[in-house]
Amino acid sequence: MPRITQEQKRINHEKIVSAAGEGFRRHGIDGIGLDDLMKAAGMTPGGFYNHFASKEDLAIKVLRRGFEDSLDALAAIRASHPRSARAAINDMVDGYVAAPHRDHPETGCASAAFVTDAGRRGADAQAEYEKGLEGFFDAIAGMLLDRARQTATELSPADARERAIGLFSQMVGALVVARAVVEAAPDLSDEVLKANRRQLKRD
Amino acid sequence: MPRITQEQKRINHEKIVSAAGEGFRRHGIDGIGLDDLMKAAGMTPGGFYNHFASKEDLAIKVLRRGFEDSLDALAAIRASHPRSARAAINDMVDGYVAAPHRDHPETGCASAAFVTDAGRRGADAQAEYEKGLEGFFDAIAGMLLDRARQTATELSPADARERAIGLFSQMVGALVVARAVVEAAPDLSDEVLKANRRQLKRD
DNA sequence: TGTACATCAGTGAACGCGCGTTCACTGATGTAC
DNA sequence: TGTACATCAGTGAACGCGCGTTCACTGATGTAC
Repeated sequence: MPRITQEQKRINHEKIVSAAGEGFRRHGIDGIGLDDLMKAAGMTPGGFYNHFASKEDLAIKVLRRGFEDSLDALAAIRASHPRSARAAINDMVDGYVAAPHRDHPETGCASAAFVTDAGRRGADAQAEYEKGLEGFFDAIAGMLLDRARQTATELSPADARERAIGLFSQMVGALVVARAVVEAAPDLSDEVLKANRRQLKRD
Repeated sequence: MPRITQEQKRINHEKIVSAAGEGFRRHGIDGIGLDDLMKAAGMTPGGFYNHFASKEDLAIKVLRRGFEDSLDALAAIRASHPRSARAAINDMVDGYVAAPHRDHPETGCASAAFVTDAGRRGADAQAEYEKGLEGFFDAIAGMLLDRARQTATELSPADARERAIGLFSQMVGALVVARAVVEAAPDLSDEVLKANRRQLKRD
């Protein structure tokens, strides 16, 4: 059967990144093996090293891809409310701090899924996480500045950034805490989401 | 050398729980093996099963112990400010959302250290996490109610609980996000802590 | 209080297993002429 | 355009390793008398 078209190789590469994106998010980077990942990508384990130098290399690429996707999604939310940054922010919060997002980590925010992994995983992974985090902070601060402008409220860029950091931290915290108890205590998990949504939209 | 005193067995049991508390927090439950844990506790691996039915059993006991310790610490903070719940809350935030806590996960909050592990680990671990979480929510809601009373502010128990949930979620989020980048971007990590501290004490 | 013996906590080697990684092999692709 | 061959992506078995767990063994403890 081999060898394969260059185009097919690119597609296979994507399949691995995609399967790893889901597997890593759901089970943790150490929680799923390359055999299972390659099987999910429709291939046998041996081919892995034609695409990546190591599992760690793949993990970092998954992190990068995850943040890119999230920032694209955030830009789309912003673009869908060109006149009202307030509506965009509310959409973001309602989509992020929500049961469907909680229940589908495999397609959800990389920042939340890998927040503990990144801390334990050393400087390369953290550097990738940092880039993504700065992207989030910039995008959210931009939305807060837009909202202030649209509502004729005073807000310095420094204050907007500080608020963006707090807002994003709370969104991540709400999501991961809700996930931590969802199987054993779904009602409490829902309550965590609801309480945080209300507070996040109040400010 | 064996056999050992009953008292010595109790002490050894404590040593394992304690070593696992640190090891699991630092490396994740799947990130450190029983051999290393038993070595850290000053014993050889074989003795482990005289104390625990499995690694999972130990993990759940570590979770329970961790939450007990945290709630004791919280009670101590409360008790140290008998006249001012505001001061107690500020102490809590300043101690939790802080560089020393960020830099020493091995002795820090179980809720933050295990938040992602619990979500991936099934109902038993989540049930233990839930109990601890309710303890936090109750304690913090109590502090908010005390503060409201002391400052003659209206606050219903339901609103206090909602605020407690949001406050705790943000504290956890701030800490885990700060940890996620501390090696690669210590300045950004500090900024995350500071921004969240300020917002948490504003409300 | 003293003796005889059953108990059982800790030892350290061994078990099977799944992991990340390597490798000889295959055969269609891509290229040189 | 057609032919000859080097390339290399995927296969699947194998590697060494560390994991969670088991077990025969040891010998001091705890107990029965």
